[in-house]
Amino acid sequence: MKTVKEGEIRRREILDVARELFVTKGYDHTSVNDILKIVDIAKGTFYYYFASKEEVLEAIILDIVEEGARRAEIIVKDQSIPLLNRIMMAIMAQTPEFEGSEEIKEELHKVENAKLERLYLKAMLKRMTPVLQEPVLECIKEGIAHMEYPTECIETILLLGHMMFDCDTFEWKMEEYPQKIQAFLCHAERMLGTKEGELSGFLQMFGQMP
Amino acid sequence: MKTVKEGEIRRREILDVARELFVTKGYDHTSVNDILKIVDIAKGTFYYYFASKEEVLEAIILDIVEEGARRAEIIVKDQSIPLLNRIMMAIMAQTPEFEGSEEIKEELHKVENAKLERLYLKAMLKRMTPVLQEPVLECIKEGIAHMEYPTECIETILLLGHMMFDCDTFEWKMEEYPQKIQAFLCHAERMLGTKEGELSGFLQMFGQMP
DNA sequence: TAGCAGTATCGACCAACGGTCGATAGAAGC
DNA sequence: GCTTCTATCGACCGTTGGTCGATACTGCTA
Repeated sequence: MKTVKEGEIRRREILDVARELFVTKGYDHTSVNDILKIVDIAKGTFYYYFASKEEVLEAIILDIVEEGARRAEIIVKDQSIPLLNRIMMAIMAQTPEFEGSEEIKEELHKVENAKLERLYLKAMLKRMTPVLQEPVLECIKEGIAHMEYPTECIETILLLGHMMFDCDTFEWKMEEYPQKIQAFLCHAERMLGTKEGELSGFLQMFGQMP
Repeated sequence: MKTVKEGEIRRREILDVARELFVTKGYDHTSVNDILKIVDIAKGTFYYYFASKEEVLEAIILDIVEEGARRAEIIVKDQSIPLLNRIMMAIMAQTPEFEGSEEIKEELHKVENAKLERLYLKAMLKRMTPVLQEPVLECIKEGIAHMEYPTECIETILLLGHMMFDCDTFEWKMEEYPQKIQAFLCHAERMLGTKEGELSGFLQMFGQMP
């Protein structure tokens, strides 16, 4: 039997199902057939919309990055929040965990997903660095922060935030997190060249961690 | 025809060939058959020594990490080098590029190798953090460095060094490198809490970069 | 030297995978 | 009712990672 749908809708269906599967089972361990079964289409249909399994992965990553960047852009524009806070909040808003289910949170960063991770990180850094450029420069102008390499500082803090809290790089235990977060904030302060302790209030923002 | 070799020798043969292939072609794009052809053994032999292709990958990563750690341990013990320099040299000695052919250097960090990368990073951090613990604590005692979170500082600088210079995370152009290295050194100084410019002499150590 | 035991080797075989392609059903326009 | 175009189908393909029973080689014992 054949059910016909408008192109963009089918595409989204495939993307949504694939995203769920890639994230929960891992990219490698999700077969095209797995996706096919759930979306309930034939192989030909899948390859009518995407040239390869990898192309689907790339499209999904662009989606995720774009969602994060949009959250960040809203935060950065919000004049009601102190400037430095906006920057840190925008960085933290990248953590895809902030929305979405708890299972995703747990499964997202296994070794199986290394490829997804890697592509995500590259795309996120590219997209986000310009977003944070302006507020950081303003921080410097206002004397809240002092640094010689603003672009690199943003890149570094974004990278650190991701590696430390999104990907379980260090395999920390639950009880180590408070200390690790404080260390992260301390390092961020030093790199940004803010007053000492300026960022310490962000500790609570992390809430309960993975 | 059947050529019999002692177990450990066969194992090493497989490991060496696999390492070369994984690094140049990528883990995903290297088939077990590729390895078989070069080592000139049958499939059964391969699976006699390793339970899976992935187990080979893990063994290779342990090798690479161990090599780096040994280089670091030698450097750290070398009293003829100033303390702070030893620390930075040990970190830089992790870059597998420092030895091995140029082709490897170019191919090592493509997206295809995300899995290798990811496993490497985790293992390297675990192995290297204790190695640097002692000299960093000594730095603090001697007043060369000032920090509240020495362990986390080591972890962070190791991570940054790897992500920035080993994996092409940011996709920098050739001409951007000097600036990026200076920024890295500046951030390391600030995190370690050394005198400003203390590490700037390391710029030249990076030599020509990928 | 004959026999034996243990180990290293072999390659045919398997299910599952990502991907291809020609056939065709359904909707839209004339 | 005919044509056109697009979305859909599923049989098929080569390759992959992995299994397994058969067997050749080695070193030991009698």
